[in-house]
Order: sequence, then C-alpha cells, then structure tokens
Amino acid sequence: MSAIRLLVLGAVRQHGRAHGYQVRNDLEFWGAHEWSNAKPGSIYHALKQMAKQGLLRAHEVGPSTAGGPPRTEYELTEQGGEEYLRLLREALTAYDQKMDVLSAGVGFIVDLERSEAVALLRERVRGMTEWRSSVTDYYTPESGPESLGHIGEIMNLWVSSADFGARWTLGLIERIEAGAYVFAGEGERSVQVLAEGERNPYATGVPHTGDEE
Amino acid sequence: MSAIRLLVLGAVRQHGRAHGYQVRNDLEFWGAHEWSNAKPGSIYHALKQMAKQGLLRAHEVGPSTAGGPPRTEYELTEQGGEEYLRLLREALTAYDQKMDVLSAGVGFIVDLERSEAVALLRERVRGMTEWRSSVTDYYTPESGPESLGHIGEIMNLWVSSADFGARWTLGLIERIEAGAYVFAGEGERSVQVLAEGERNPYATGVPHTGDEE
DNA sequence: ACCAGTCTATTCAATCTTGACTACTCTATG
DNA sequence: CATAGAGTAGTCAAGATTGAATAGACTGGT
Repeated sequence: MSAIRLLVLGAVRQHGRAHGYQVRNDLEFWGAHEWSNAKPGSIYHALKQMAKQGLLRAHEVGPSTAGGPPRTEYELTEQGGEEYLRLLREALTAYDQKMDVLSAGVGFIVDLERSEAVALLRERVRGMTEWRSSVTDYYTPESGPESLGHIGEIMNLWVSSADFGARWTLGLIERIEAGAYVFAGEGERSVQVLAEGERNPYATGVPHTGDEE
Repeated sequence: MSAIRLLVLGAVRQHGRAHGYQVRNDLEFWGAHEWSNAKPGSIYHALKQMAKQGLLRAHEVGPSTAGGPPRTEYELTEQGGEEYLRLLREALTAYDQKMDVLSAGVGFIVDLERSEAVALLRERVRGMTEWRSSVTDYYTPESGPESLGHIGEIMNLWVSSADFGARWTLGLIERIEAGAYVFAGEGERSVQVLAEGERNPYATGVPHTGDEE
C-alpha cells in the first residue's frame, strides 16, 4: 500500500469538500511532500481514480476568482469513509518498513478512539517481534551467521530496524496511554488544515531534500 | 531512485551474461524479493529499459533445454558498468530513508575498495546529521514543539529514524575498518550467485511477508 | 499411461508515479 | 503601464510497478 490514498482521503475528509489544489496544499502543510510520494500528479490521479471507484463524489465547479482552470471538488462517500478508516487502521498495524505509510497513519491517528489506537499499535509491535524471530530463524544458515559474509549486514540492518521500529512504537503507546493528544470523542480534533486563502508557512521552499534523484 | 536498476545491473554483472530468469533467481537468493520491489515484471521491465538506454547489450538465445520460451541474455556495456558504480555509490551515500536502496548498496559494497566504502558511508552519516538539524530547526515553531500536537510525532519518528540510521551506519563503518569482509582488490570476491541449475535454498516459499496489501 | 504439480521463462494490461508543461490571474516594481 | 514573477489549478506523456496469465517441459505417484 502506498500512502497517497490515505493522505488524500484524510485531507478531503478534513475539509468536508475540497479540490485538488487544496489537498495538495494541505499535504505540503503537513510536510507530506517531504516523506511521501504526494506530488501533484499523484494527488490528482488518486482523486480521479477514487472518484471512479465510488470512494469520492466529484462536483464540477466554475473557475475560482483567483484564476486558473475550473476546479473539481470532491467529498467522501460513505464507502470512502469506510475505506479511509480501513486504510488508517492498516497503516498503523502494518509492521513492514514503509515509513510514509506509518507517518500518514500517525498523522490521522486521532481520528480513532484512544483505546483502538493503542490496540492497533500493540498489534504492530506484536507483528514486528514475530517477523523478527521468523527472519532470524529462517536466514541463519547451519554454517553459522559468519558464512553469510557481508550479506549478513543486510539482515542485520533489517532486524535492527525492526527493533528500532518496535521501540519507537512502544514509546508512542506510552505517551498515548499517559494521556497525550486529543482523540476521537474527547473534544475538538486537532488535525490542522489550511483555511481558504491562508498562507502556507511551510510552502514549497524545498529546504531539505534527500541526496538522491 | 528505486533499488531495481542497481539490483539488476549488479546481478547481471556477477554473471557476466545473464537472462531475466537468472537475475530473478539471484535476487530471490539474496532475499531481495522480501525487501525490495524486485518482482518479475519489474525485473524484465528494467532489463528492457536499460537495454534500450544502452546500459545493457541484449542477445537473443534459443529456448533452453529445460523448456519455456526463448530467452534473452544481457551483459553490461561500458556505460552500464559506469552506471552500476554510480548507482552503487549513490545508494550508499543517500541519507534518506529508503531501506531497499541501502540494502542493495550494502549487498554490493564489496565491489568498491574498502577505503571508498568507508568514505561513502561517512558521507552518509554527515548528510544525515545535517538533515537532522535542518529539520529540527525548520519545523520547530516559535510556540514551542508542543504546539505541533500529535503531528510532532511524525517529526519525532523521522528524526529518531535518522538517528538510528546514523548509528547503524557508524557500526558498519567500524566493522569495515576493523577488517571485516573482502573488498575489491583484496582477493576473490564473495557476492554469491546461483550456479547454472543450482537449487535456490531460499526459494519463493514466502515464509514471512508484511502485513499489508 | 495419465494427471497434477512444479520449474523454466517471459509477457501483458491495469494502475501508479514522475517531471514537465499549460494557462490564467494577481501583484509589485521600475 | 508594461512586464516579470508568483500564485492558482490542473493535464499529460513517459516510465515504473503490480499481479495475473501464458506455455512448454519435466517429475512423481497411481
């Protein structure tokens, strides 16, 4: 699973009704263009695709006063709402190494109830621990781990990384259980979106990118 | 950058000349189907694309004795060899969070000289540290980090993860400097490939997968 | 001898991703 | 007032990825 659908559904959901550019701006505001594949092309593609699949309802709207081509606004259908929650739960539980998916899940975690959030994160930790032992069992040759040579470093990387992920998740669980943040049903939510016309303080200045590409 | 080109170039290079199925089997042997997008479709696509771009030379070969369709064998061109080294160096230096790329880089690291490997890894650490401070500077609002609410957890995740990456890289550097493994120009290489007809001990049993999809 | 299953080897359509491009409006500046 | 630049909003073609499908040859059991 890529993070894009969850991000787009989440952004549209916050607004109730939003057009592509608004979604794009929100994702940028959240820093998602830094840690996910939330580029304009992907966002518009996801919107169209999900509209085709009945997760979003599309409304053609005249061009905005601010210039530019006519916009299409979207809102979640009931099916889209369910898919959003399904993706969110999956993002928090999946114990593989996709940081963008996890990040998106954390970004929307407060849309769940506190107890469910904790349960999902615990499940995540359980999965990681299990995966860890299955990997170490499976890839440790009879001839001892040294026989893997430098290839063993890859295993080491993945296992350490799973350990790191589990530790981090446990830390988050602790903070949540200690009462941090406001979850669903506990008062007004706090996922921020940009108000209509508001300036994005974290605009595409591209202040720090990866090394590659 | 995705890891697929590096993996495919590396696999072909090991053999001197290889067809798609051989590459696929090698990647599976290395466990790459577990930690990268090295699925058949991607492998064949990469081979064709790189042949089109002059990185690989293609040779049509009659169908093997073992049945199946006629195969195409590939070997690196000079340009392909350069591209391989470029991708390898980039994979080891890039300090973003793409574990598959790093894994592939580690898998082929012994194709470099020991001193260069260490230099690239040091550069990696340097980049990560710099990125870390630029992120913490940039995304820490005047109102204090608490004002970010649960969104701060995303930053925390990325920063911790960079710290983990840096620590792990330093560990690897240490082991390499202590004399571990056999690097280019130090005797016979040790990246394993499957010999023609050899059985893959880590065949597609798919013993442990991620949670999602 | 037959059939199911597995191995060899690759192709394909559908979908997703990327980076560049379009086109229009508003604003500041000399 | 011309015009460069930035902001608004979205499209497009090329490339990458995925999952399933194809098809012949061998293998083991009944």
